[in-house]
Amino acid sequence: MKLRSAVDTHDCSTCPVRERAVCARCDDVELARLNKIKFYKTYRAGQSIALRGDALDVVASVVTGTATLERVIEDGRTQMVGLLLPSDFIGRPGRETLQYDVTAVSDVTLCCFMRKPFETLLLEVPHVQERLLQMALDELDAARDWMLLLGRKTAREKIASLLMLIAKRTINIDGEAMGDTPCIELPISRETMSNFLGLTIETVSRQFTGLRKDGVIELDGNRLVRIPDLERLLSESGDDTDGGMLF
Amino acid sequence: MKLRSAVDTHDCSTCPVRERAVCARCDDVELARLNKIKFYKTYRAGQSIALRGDALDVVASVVTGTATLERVIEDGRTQMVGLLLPSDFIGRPGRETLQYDVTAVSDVTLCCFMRKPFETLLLEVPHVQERLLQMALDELDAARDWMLLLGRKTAREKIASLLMLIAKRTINIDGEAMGDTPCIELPISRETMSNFLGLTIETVSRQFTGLRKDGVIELDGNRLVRIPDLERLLSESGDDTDGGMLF
DNA sequence: CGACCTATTGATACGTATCAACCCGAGTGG
DNA sequence: CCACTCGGGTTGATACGTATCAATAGGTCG
Repeated sequence: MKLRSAVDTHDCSTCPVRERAVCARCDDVELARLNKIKFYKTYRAGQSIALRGDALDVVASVVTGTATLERVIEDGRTQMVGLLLPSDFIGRPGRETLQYDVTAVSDVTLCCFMRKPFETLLLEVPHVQERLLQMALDELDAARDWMLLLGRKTAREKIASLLMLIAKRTINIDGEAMGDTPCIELPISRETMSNFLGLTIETVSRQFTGLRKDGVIELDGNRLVRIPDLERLLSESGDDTDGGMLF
Repeated sequence: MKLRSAVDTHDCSTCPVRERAVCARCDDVELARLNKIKFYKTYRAGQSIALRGDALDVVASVVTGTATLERVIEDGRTQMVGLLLPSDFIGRPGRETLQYDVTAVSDVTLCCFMRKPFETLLLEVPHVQERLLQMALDELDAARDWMLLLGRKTAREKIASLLMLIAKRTINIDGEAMGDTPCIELPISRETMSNFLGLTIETVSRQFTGLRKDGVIELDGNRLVRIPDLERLLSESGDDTDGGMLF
């Protein structure tokens, strides 16, 4: 696997998340300051990026790939508390140790900043702080929506919600790909899903077959899902049909 | 009931949350700017402060009292997604409508700011933005810890976790009240607890009796709980015995 | 080919929800 | 003063949903 081809120039002008990461609103001068304290780092799929309790020496933006944030109890119970996609931020200024386990689920490239200099920079470059605040508030909304899912939704609704979540992003990316039946590729395994949704892997599997038998979705292998009727799926998700996006 | 006695002077120097709210790091000049766009508002226990979908014309700090943030599905299922205590912030800059229902559970006093001027001020007064970022990140951590509780903990662990959460705050406030058995007063009803924990009111009740029969807690009326052995309660909560505070 | 990993399916156990009855203290009004 | 109601809380019987344990299927890789 070639990991570095996309981003190994370390050049912000070709960065795929330039418009959405913490640096989104920076001008050239501010970018230059960030450049002085940054470096890239890559991780293989499945590799641990950091563990709960680790010293938080760096903070980082996800440039490519997908990572997860999870809490684990001693007896093995695991709850995913965040899904980190390109442009998402890892770590928090003002904290010494990490609160969660961070794991790469696909190959991941991070744009890392030394924490201490980054904190100083935050105070002097308001554009970064401004963006970080927006991102934190967005994540807070997402976390709260997820609390509703975890606390009050049935297994079937949870699966439908997850599919809608992925569908919204994927289909938006495809732009005007309407007309043909929307098809999404699941970026995560059944086990990851179960940890995300607060279910067991068996229940996830059963709900997939249930939705398939009821004609809500069509399965093509383990990772490809076709959705003949998005409205139908939405109504299965238990969410209000109006606003209320999940992420 | 007298609502206004504590804070009706509108004077920041006597404000009970001056040290912890969004204005915590402001100097006198910055405070004066905030003062121009602020006003107080009070709500009665049980009263709705705002509903999901309402236009977000103001943002606010809780000065006194307790409020809840919750999401409700059409069929009535309710999940509390935040508990708002004095100094906590309501609303978010950059968003037009409210995402959650906000309800006063006790009498509540808010220090309100017009949203638009507040957003402008945010860009020009970095101390406010800095503080708001810290608060948002703290709430994000709290929300994520709560996700673990909702997704993976048993009913008994949920109740124990909630009691520990309240105990940590109350007992800290009492300072060095060690020696006598710690006693906490529940600020919320069984129903509110059930919405907080993703349970039904009956299950909450049963777990209370279960913990009582096992000697983990002692009940004195509906709201007073004595905790003879904090370590014991902690071990029932399913949390790591080390760091990992819930709020 | 066998080894292994992920996913599916089945049988059963267990925990929590649901529905219903009852309790209790606080108001309220006769 | 007592009867009544009302809201919050507890307790009980039962239903239902998801977890658990176990077996099987399909794919990939050595």
